[in-house]
Amino acid sequence: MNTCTAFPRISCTRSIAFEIPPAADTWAPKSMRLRYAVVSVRVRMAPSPTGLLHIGGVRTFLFNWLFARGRGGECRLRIENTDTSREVEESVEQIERSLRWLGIDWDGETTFQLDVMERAKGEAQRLVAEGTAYEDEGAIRIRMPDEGVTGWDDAIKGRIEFPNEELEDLVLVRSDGRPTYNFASPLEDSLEGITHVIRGDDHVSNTPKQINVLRALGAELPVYAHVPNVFGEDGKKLSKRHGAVSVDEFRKAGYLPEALMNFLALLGWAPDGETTIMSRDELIERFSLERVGSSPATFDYAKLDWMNGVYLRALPLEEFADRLVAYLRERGVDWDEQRVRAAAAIVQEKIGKLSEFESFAGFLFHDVEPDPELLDARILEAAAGALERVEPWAAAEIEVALKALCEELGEKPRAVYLPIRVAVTGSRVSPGLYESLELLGREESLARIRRTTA
RNA sequence: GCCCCCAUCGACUAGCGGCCUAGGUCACCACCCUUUCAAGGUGGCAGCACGGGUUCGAAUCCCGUUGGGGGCACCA
Repeated sequence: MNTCTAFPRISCTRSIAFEIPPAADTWAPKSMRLRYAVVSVRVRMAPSPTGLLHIGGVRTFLFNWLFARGRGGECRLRIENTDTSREVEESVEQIERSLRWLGIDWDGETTFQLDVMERAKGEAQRLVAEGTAYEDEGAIRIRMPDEGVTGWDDAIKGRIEFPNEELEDLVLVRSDGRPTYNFASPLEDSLEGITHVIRGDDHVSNTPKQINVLRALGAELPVYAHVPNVFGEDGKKLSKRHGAVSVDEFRKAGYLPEALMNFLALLGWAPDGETTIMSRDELIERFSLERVGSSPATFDYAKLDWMNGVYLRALPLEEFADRLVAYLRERGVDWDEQRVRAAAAIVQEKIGKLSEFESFAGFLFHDVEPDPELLDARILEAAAGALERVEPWAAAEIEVALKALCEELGEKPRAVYLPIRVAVTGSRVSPGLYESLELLGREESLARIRRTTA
């Protein structure tokens, strides 16, 4: 246990990691440039354990993580809980699972705001003894300055100042003895030696309060960086109405974690005006707070879909198949694995999300119900005849046979292929016809075609 | 109501006083390729919220207006 230099009066479990070479972090508001000499970096992700992890919050965590990882710093996970119910426990597991799935990790054990409860009470008592805080109907309040301004140089938004007359004497400890968020949170930041508090925009108005708490405590101030909100398409807060909002939902919807991470990173941040597809390592390497924009961003599901498709197509076939198998298993689909792997090859170019596999290749795993309107008995009978003679039963040979059939019938390929496709796959949209037929097998293919003409 | 923040194509953004008749990506439209749908290729549509300044020169700096968001708890 050594004494934290950043917090002389309170000893903390570990000092800031000085072994890491000093790095200079520049912050540049529109009008001026300041330079922070940062010895090392320690950030924290601080979700509330309220159900599923919201994508807006995840984006904030991602910025924390990218920032820390990009400069050899530490990234901690702290749960801002005020109770320890069963729900909280489950919620924490959920949060950790979501973060891991996305590829965001953290250093050390997950901590809890509640851990600091006793410490907070003691500190509050000390402030009362010092006269900077006082008791009020059983609660402890801190005296806020009522003249001048409290301000800071936000690493994203630039200089922000609040008139002190707006600040009320904040409750530090409730009459039931529990510390409030605006006391526990900065206290814990301080105890942990957090150097950069990177959090949502909605905390801007808490910052002057917390700065004053920290000052009263005699603690050093962290650098604050407030990242703008993420909205839904209607400019309102992102909610279920807009589609998937929790990490879990994106996972279920068949998005790849690396695609989601790439997309999220680009919401409010851009390395330049050109680059869009970036690997995890590249994101880490290029991320900087100074390039985080200060205006809110809208979550564009269409762009995410596009990006996910880019990642899906870029996967080596075998890995694509692995992901598909894992995804289907998770979803409780018990289709034959070997067949899924075989089908993977013919759908990779076609789907934008793993979830689309089921509708795209489902015909290989279960019977279909073709729309009679789209069938054509004359063509299907002829097709059955032609396919019967194909030898061997492989895509290339099937192609030759079907092209010959078009000649024979004097029809355009699209006129001939549509009914066959519908009869066999049950849909007008499917993987390539020749490959689909090959995979389905001669017997089943012919059976499906004949059934429609019977 | 008070305080704080924000403002470039429909969306994400580049732009830090001249390189901008504003660039990239998604979406959209057209064409090409093609067995469908995609993917891919080519081209196109589309934007500096408004009004005042400052300056030889403003998307870029300043002020105001309007619009949007956040906050004003013994919630986090």
